[in-house]
Order: sequence, then C-alpha cells, then structure tokens
Amino acid sequence: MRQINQLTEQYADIIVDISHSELDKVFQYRIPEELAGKLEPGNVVEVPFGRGNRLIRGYVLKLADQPSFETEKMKFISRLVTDLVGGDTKLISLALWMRDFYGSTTVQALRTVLPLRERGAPKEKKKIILKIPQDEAAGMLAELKRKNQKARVRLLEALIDQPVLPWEIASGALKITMPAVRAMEEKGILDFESEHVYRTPQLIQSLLWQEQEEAGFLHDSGGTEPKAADPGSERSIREDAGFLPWDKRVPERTLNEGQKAAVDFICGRWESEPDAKYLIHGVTGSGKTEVYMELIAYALARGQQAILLIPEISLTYQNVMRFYRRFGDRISILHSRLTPNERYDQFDRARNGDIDIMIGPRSALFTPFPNLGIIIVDEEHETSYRSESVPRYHARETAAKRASLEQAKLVLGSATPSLEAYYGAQKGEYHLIQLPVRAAGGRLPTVHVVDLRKELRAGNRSILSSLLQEKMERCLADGRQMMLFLNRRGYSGSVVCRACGHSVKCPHCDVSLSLHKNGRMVCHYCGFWQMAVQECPSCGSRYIGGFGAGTQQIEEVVAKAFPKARILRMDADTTRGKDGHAAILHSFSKKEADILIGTQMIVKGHDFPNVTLVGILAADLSLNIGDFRAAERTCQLLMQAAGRAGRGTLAGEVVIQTYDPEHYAVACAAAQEYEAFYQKEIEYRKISGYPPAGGMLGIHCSCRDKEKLEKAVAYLGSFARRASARYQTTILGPTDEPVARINDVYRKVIYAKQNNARQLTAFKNKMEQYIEMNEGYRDILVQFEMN
DNA sequence: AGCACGCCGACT
DNA sequence: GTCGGCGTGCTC
Repeated sequence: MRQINQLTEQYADIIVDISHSELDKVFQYRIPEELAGKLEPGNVVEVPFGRGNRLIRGYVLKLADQPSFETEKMKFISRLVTDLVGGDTKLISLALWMRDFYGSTTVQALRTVLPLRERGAPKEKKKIILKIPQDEAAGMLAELKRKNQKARVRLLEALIDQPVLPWEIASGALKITMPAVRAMEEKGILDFESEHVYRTPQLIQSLLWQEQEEAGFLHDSGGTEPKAADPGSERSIREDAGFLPWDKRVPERTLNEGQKAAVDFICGRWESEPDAKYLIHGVTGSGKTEVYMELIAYALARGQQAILLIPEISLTYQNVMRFYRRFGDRISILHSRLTPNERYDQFDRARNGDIDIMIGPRSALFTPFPNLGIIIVDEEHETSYRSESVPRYHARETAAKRASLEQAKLVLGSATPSLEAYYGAQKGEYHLIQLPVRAAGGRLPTVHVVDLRKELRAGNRSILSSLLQEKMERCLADGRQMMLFLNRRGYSGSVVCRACGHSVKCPHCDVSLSLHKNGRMVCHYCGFWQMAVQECPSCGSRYIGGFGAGTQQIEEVVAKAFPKARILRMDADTTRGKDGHAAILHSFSKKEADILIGTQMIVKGHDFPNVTLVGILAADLSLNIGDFRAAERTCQLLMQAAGRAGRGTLAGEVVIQTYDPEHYAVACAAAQEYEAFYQKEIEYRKISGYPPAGGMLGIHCSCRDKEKLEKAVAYLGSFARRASARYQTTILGPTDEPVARINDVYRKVIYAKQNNARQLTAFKNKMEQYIEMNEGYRDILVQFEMN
C-alpha cells in the first residue's frame, strides 16, 4: 500500500502568493494522502513556507510525477483552499504568457487571470496604538535615544505625533520591523491590533445596480428595433426576458445582406479554420450586435460557450436587454459594481455550465468556460481595453492569445478599427469583413466642416460658428434633438492670468485647476479644490479668470443663444452621483431636453433616434496631446461622434468646427473615410517605427521623491541606451509623463522601439533584470507597458 | 515579503 | 560576561 503510494506519488509545482521577484519561481510540494488525485492546476492551496513554516497561499501550476527537488526537504501541502474544479490549465498558460509578454511576476498574472474568492473576513487592518500618555512617552523617548535604539525612537516619535499608526506606514516609511514592535508591546508601551474591516455590504451595491436596471426599462422602448414599439411596457419586457431556454427564442429581426454574409463567412470557417480571427469593420449603426448574436447562437448550438467583451461605458441597459431577450438566462454579465465575491460566483457558474455567455469588460475575458467557442471584442479600438495595473495587458491581444490556446474564434468589431486591428487584417492575420451600410436603412449623416480661423476673421468670436447656430435653430424648430460634443483634454476651464500668463496649478498634480461655476477651482486628477482666486498669485494682477471652453461655459453660451431650449450637460461633475450617467442619458432619451452637451462620454454607443444634429465644437483639441496615437484617437472620436446623428429614420447632419481642417484626421473623419485615414496613418507609423508597424515598450517609473526618481530614471535611461546596441532598440527619453505628477507622485517614462517583438521582449527582460539587481530602484515603482 | 540566525556594541 | 539591536540570507 505504502509502496504503491510511493511509486505513484505526484508533486505539485506551486507559486507562492507573495509578489516579490525573489520568490517568483516554482516551489515543489508533496501532496498529502487525503489530497491525492484531487489537485488540479489552478487550485489554490495553503502551504508551509520559510523557516517558521508560516502558512501562506499558493497556486498549483501543474503536477509532476518526478520530483525536481530533494524529497527529504520537501514539505507537504497543508490544505486545499478552494475545493472547486480546477483544470484551468489553459488559463494558467494564458497567465504565464501575460507575465512574459507584459512583464509582471507570476503571481500578479495569476491573480488577474484566476480571481479569488475572498475568505470570511480576511481584510485585516493592522494598527499600532500608543498605550501610555504622551508626556510619559516623551520621557521614554529620551531614554531610548540614549540607548541608541534607532528603530524604536522613530516609532515612538511617530506615535507621539499620531497615537494610532497604521502598520503600512510603520513598516513602509519608518522601516519598523516586527520584533521591535513585539518588544515594545511586551513592555506595555503600545498595543498591536489587527482590526477586521468588512467590505461594503454587497446587498447595497446590487440594489444600486438593480435601480439602474429599472431606469433602463423605462426608456428601452426608445431603441431602434421596431419590435420594441409594441405596447409591452417594462413589465412585459422583464417577463419576456425571463427564463425561456435560448433556443426557443426567435431572432429579434432578420439580418440584412451584409450581416448575413458576415455570419455565413465566419460560420463557414468554424470547423476548417478553428482558430481563425476576424475583424468586422462596420459603419456606425451597421448592426454589428445582430451579427454577434447570430455567432453566439451558432456557438451555443454546437455546445460551445461565448465571451463578449464590451467597453465598460457601453454597458447600458439597452444593450444588455437585447441579449437577455435573445438568450434569456444563459447569460451572465460582469460590471464594475460587482464585488470580487460576486464576480467569482459568476465565474463559478460558467465553470459549472449554468451559463454559456459572458458579457463584460476586460476581466470577462478570463471566464473559465469548459468549451469556449468564440470571443468577441466589441468596439475593439476603445482605450479601456488596456489595463492600467500590472500586468498591463491589452484585452484585444490577450483575447487573441486565449482564442488560439482554446481553438476558439476571435471576432473584433468596430466602426473605427484600431490601427493594430486593421494592420493585422492587411497582413492577413484577420479576415476583414466590411459592413458599409446602416442596418436600419438610415443614411450616413451629412458632414459640414467649419474653419474656425475663418470664422474668427469674419468677426465671430463665439464658440458656436454661424453655421452651427443656424443648424441648431433649424433643429430646434423641427422639434428634434442635438448633441454638442466638446473634444477636450484637460486644458479647458483653466484659470489663466491675462497679464503674466500664469496658470493656476494643482498643488499635488502637474495639471491646471479647472474653474467651475460654483466658484471653485478643481483638480480633475486628485479632486483637490480651492476657491477661485481674485488676484494672480504670481503677479498680483486682477485680470485673471477662466480661459478656454469647459462644458459649463458652453452650456452658458448655448443657454444665452437659445433661451428656450432645454439643455442637459454631461461631464465629470454632473455624473458624479451614483447613477448620474444613466440618469442623464435616460432623461435625454425621454426627450426631456433638446440639447445634450458633453465630453467623450456622450459619444459612446447610445442610440437616440431623435437626434438629427451633432456639433463638434473643437475637433482638433486632442491632436496636440503629444501621443503617437493622437491622430488615431481624434479621427475615431470624430467619426464616432458624427455617427450619433441620424440613427433613426431621420436624416442626420454633423457640424465639425476646427482650427485645422486640412489635418488628415479631421478631413478623413469628415468624409467618413476610414480607409483613407488608415493609409495615411500607417504610413506615418511605419516611417517612425511606432506600433503597430513596430513594437514599443513603455517603462513607466514613479516615486514620491522627485530627485530620487530623476536620478534613477537617468541611470535607467543610460543603461537602456547601452543595451540598445545589442537589442537594436531605439530609446526615447527619459521624459516626464504627459501628467508629470499625480497626487504628489512624480512620473517619468522611457520608451524603447524595436520592430521585432521577440527582441523587444528580450530587451524588456534585460531591463527587468537590471532593475531587480540594483538597489537604486528599491523605492521606485516601475511598470512595463508593451505595445 | 517575512522570519530566524548570528554578530557586535552597550550596560549589570 | 549577557542582552538585544539590527544586518544577512533563505524560503520547496
């Protein structure tokens, strides 16, 4: 018996749950008898670690039949934490790929890919509390100083200043270690407490979400589908959305020629090209969603599951309802308001076969379906597909990787594809599918371009050109609605002195404060505010005031020009409330307002059939942001904004105001010619070696200490230049990030360009290794971003 | 990261 | 001589 066990004994390769490069390697453990045969890759276990054998969490990477470490020294796994079915070998491969490609520790990658259920009440907050009176502590401080017990002196000084001290501060800034605290605790000087902090009750959060759902029901009938016009009120829709099996449902409307061709094209290759990738380039309103639904239905019919990625912003009730109507309860939806536990539960349902379709932002990509058939990335060009935390993965690229691991289809969809996707299509990595006509039969809008320089020469200094004013009048007279879109990028509303040019900056961030109507100057990065100044802090002049156009100012101007019009404004301020965003859109769709004024957020994926006019107030503002994607962003934004007009049966018009009408981003958007834009832009990328023509690595460094950062980054830059000879990379920088300081943390960046992805990854690894080895980067947060 | 082990300076 | 701080090195 024992011998048989010996012979068949397996060993578990485990990654310990400590994100430290020194520990970022495989540790092998023995599997106790009671767990034999029960472990699978992806399981979470508790293992004894270190001399003290303290129990820590670990991830099972794989099982091995042969030990790769002396078995005598090998310890046993203590217990299985989540006794759920593992077998997530492919997701683990995906995590390891993410680690290598984007740069992170194995744990960080695993944590992103295999989200964990938080245990009971694990969220502990450790604190140190001074137990003796402060004057007594002061006496003790003198004694400690005499004894030269530096660590304790630092701690006591801090405690006299602040009797309750969070452990993070003590261990971080003060470099206090556990033994020091223990000793002082024993002497009765302080108390060491770990207080259980419970996260916000989940119930409230889900209620908030439901509330938004309720609001969504009310205006869902404003959707484009003719079917929604039935007298069925919100109640019957809800019941209809109930729990019929998906295959009992009918397609919500028949597909047009183009849609049908797209579906046939992809389904026709389902078997013969199991890991084929597709890019659907469909003009705004071309009905990509219907195509997605057919593809998903096809996958489901074959016993496969589907993931639909959407940008967070377009997770509106209208969109979601259409899927519910079609697929019923086989769907689950992730959204930002789910707690980690709730999110985990949804993944669990996917694993158990309770659901077949997952819809959600970035993170939905990691849904552990047993037989994934298709991944769809809607609005593939959206910037929110790039994660801002390590590993800084891009959902489009990662989806492609997962699709090939699972032999699943990948479908990207956009009206304005990213250069990456379109370039991929040109190279034959993606099948390109064009949907050039609007599904509802509507025509693409007529676009007018207004040269603001001419306007100024003609003596019109208003934000509204005469053409736009004219169109607005017409639109209002016809009882239609309009959207005014301000393409702004942080400049607007800044407070500038007209005498000396001084602009008022946030004391914590390197951005100008924005002047708001309530007389406050607000920082849009950290939320800092102060009352508006009356005199210039620099020269004392009284000629200081708001400069540039913020949405508030535009609202005022429009209100003055059209006193009878009902205006809604949507920006960071008016949507701050829990559901401000949805409430405003809801109100606008109910025609409670004639004019909707807003920033980027009004552009994304909302259908308002009664909107016939879209005004873009300053098209080129985002051209000057100093990012190689500036032109791409601008063109996409303009085309998307223009696409908001004439979504129903009514013809739409668009007025683009610009200082730079000749710029190809503006001109191509105005002509609605994506292809032309792509040709110009890819040429520029090729010449200058920017993605997607070449690979680019961003090394983002940040630190609270400005000098330390500058010094470290300078060294890093010169090391990068020395290494660049071997890896044939071109180094740019170091330079400040576009926002050089946020919340008192300074930020710098170095870029490396290299056409060969493999070489660039090797270069990244070299840099990673160098940073690990050098003490000088201890306090610097370094993040890699692969493009 | 976090913990034990061990060296060296201060004080009974 | 001993106490205990703080540096050093290792973790299957």
